[in-house]
Amino acid sequence: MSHTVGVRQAQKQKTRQAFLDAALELLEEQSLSSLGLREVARVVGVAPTAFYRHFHSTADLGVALVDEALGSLHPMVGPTVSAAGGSDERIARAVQLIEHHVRAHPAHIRFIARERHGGVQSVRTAIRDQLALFAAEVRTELAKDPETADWDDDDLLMLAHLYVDQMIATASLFLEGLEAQEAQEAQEAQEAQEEPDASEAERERVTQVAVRRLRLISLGCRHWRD
Amino acid sequence: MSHTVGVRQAQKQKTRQAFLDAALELLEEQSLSSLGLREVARVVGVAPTAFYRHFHSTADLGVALVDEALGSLHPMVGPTVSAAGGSDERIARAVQLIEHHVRAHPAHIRFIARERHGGVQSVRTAIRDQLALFAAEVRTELAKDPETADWDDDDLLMLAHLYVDQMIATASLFLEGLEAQEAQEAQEAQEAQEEPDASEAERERVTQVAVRRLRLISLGCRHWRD
DNA sequence: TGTACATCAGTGAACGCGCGTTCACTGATGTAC
DNA sequence: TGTACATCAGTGAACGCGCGTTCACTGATGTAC
Repeated sequence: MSHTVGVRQAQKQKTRQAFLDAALELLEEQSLSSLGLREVARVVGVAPTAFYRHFHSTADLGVALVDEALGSLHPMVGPTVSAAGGSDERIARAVQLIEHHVRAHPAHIRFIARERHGGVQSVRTAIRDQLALFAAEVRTELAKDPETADWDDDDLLMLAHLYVDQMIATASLFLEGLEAQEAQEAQEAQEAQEEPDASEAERERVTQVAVRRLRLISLGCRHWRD
Repeated sequence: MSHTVGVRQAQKQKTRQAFLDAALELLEEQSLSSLGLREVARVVGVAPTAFYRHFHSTADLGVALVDEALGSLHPMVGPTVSAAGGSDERIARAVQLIEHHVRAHPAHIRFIARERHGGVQSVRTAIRDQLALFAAEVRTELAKDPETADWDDDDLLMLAHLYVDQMIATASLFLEGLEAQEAQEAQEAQEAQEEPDASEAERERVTQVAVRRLRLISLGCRHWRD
């Protein structure tokens, strides 16, 4: 048999993943356009030249990160848009799913939000194309929804893009809350636990804002054809 | 008299402005976190060390750019939100004002969109604070509007932030169109004028999308209190 | 108005440092027979 | 199974370069009398 081919390839994949992870870590406090291959290799713990065995450049690595970050989001589209139940429950569920995803993959969300308008052309293009794919999927879901089933294709796509934008904006708000929470916890040493639920309150505030934004949009949909 | 004090100060202001302009130019194809003070000084045409007479660091320069870019936008808030006429005319007028501003200050718009979620903490904070000020102004305008006059303060602020986000998203779309147009014009040498109105059609498409988004939100507002 | 001194925006040399990229290499893994 | 050769992920030295920052400086502008 020939499936023993794997040992070398598996190790290579592992190193490649280590580069992606290290880059994502470093990108928490800088942009892709200032990320150096030497610093990434340093975090991974390999020689700088090993980088070239996996990527042409940091821009190339950035495109790979786009696939990783947005690929994991595709399974979420269906459940989020077409969740069962009345509108308010659907909205609450969608916001909850977004919050959960941000907690699970904060660095991915930060990367997409940052590089969507960032300084590296090829990465901006990759993100734009992936988000257009998302919007197309959302449109397909909306076409099944009784509320919007009879809309123009143009109008459906407009609404789908609006939802995608809202998803990113909401995720970004949750991320800010998460960062504020971490910053607060970093000061736990000198201070007694001053306000243990401050970040919980912030989390709730973001949830409420996101829910009301979606409710407003949903209301607009209901009267679009009036 | 003592208003002759100006010659030295005026020259200093001029150089400072040259630094801001040069930075904005360089930031068209990179992020602030990779901007070097030496390259900015090179574009200005002064010694690298002159930089320190005006800014502590490139992050400091970035905060100054935030003030310049968003300061020029404040006068637009009133006319945009409270334009006279029915809802559809108001929306058309607002989108037109945004497009005009993007054409007049493309680099400012790009800078704000890019650094809003960019890699430099102090600049992100400066932008967030300025946008919160905008939202507060928009809320004040909305409170005067018969459509939304009886809303909760929380709901008004939520709507105001939604409008500010839409303003930036729309400006960003117009900017992409502008860049595509420039990229096309850069190829004019070898090609005959293939499609002279392609970018005009794109401009129209962006306008239509922005108008419909705002119309949907406006519809939602009208039925918010149902 | 003229002179003598103070201020300070911009200079230019010098520094140590980390960068991206090249190249010939090593040695474990894979393949052919 | 054993041997001889090929592949190729990761190495480490070397390179030239631009970076941020320091420092003592210059000379036009500002001020005091």
